[in-house]
Amino acid sequence: MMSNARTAYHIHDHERCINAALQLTRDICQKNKVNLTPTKEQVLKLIWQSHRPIGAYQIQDQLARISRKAVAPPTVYRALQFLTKLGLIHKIHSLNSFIGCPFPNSPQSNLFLICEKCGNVAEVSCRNVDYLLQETCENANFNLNSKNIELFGLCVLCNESKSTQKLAID
Amino acid sequence: MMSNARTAYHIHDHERCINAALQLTRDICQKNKVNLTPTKEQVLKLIWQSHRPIGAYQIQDQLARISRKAVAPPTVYRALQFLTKLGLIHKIHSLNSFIGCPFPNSPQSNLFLICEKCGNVAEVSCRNVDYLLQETCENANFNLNSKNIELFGLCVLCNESKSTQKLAID
DNA sequence: TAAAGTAATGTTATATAATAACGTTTGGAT
DNA sequence: ATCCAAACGTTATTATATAACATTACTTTA
Repeated sequence: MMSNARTAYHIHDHERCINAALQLTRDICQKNKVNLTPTKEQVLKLIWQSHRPIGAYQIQDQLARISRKAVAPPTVYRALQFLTKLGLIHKIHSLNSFIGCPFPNSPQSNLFLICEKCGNVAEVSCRNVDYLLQETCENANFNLNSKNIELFGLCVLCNESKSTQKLAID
Repeated sequence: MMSNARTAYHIHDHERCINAALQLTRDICQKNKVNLTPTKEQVLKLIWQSHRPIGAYQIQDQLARISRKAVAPPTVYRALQFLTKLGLIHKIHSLNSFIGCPFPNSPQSNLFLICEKCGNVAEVSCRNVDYLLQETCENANFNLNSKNIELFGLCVLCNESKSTQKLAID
């Protein structure tokens, strides 16, 4: 089972997350012989600025501020499509927003654990879940191709702060 | 395990689906002491006209045609919200559309099996999946509240027709 | 029955999310 | 130097969803 729940929901050196994502991204782009342009890399960085998913129009705003010029939606959506195709980011459909993938090379598909309080999202990749869903689909004679699994609840910190009245980190 | 995959993906007496849904809906509304108004019931019927999810603006169009007067989005969204709260319909987030729930009384949450070819969606409710996801979340110290599980693939019929070159039913 | 209250619906406007279509730039290949 | 193709820019439009407030219709109570 792969999971980034340990880091995503705790105080951590987030620079390492960003750097790891960038490195993986460069590798994957090279391997796929596609061109990671500055805009696309910047969009990836913006998405990776936290473990909370970010909307396309938030990205647009921030991209415009950083580049000091107007940015239109297609610019953003092109980058999003590019990154999505490579498995580097995921769209959280129920939130209309995007999150960086911590292990884009994983063969399994992923569960998203969405904290309803702090908004942080962890990704979990679990063979057993895959097997069981595969089996469940087979029982229904359904030929499974892909999954989008969004789970809502409270992360460790928010769950604790709920009971002890501590403040949630932001 | 509850599932409506048998009916949803096969030729069947769909009137029975509709009537069952209507009956359940009336019961549930009565039990919850809420008022199923004609508009809301009509929206439910429109959603249940097939096993394919339908978008809010499609509902708007059809509602306008049936009632022979203009219908604005809020009318539709109010009905959708009403029905959703009671668990009578679900939103398929990745498709921005809505589908009737075949077993709104089920305590489990549901998997949606979305056929990428014919567009029909079956709902499956499975204790084992629930347990495993619960367990997986516990491992990540995540306090699970609710789920949105959307699975994409090919239903029996479309899978067969793919290989035998038959036409998919519409 | 009139007045008041409340649930439902209507209306207008706007917010938010996503894409289509086409033009322009840019950086190699020939 | 010319051509080509990828990336990006630009404009417009489509699709999805909600906010805010007005109106209607039904109910219940004085």
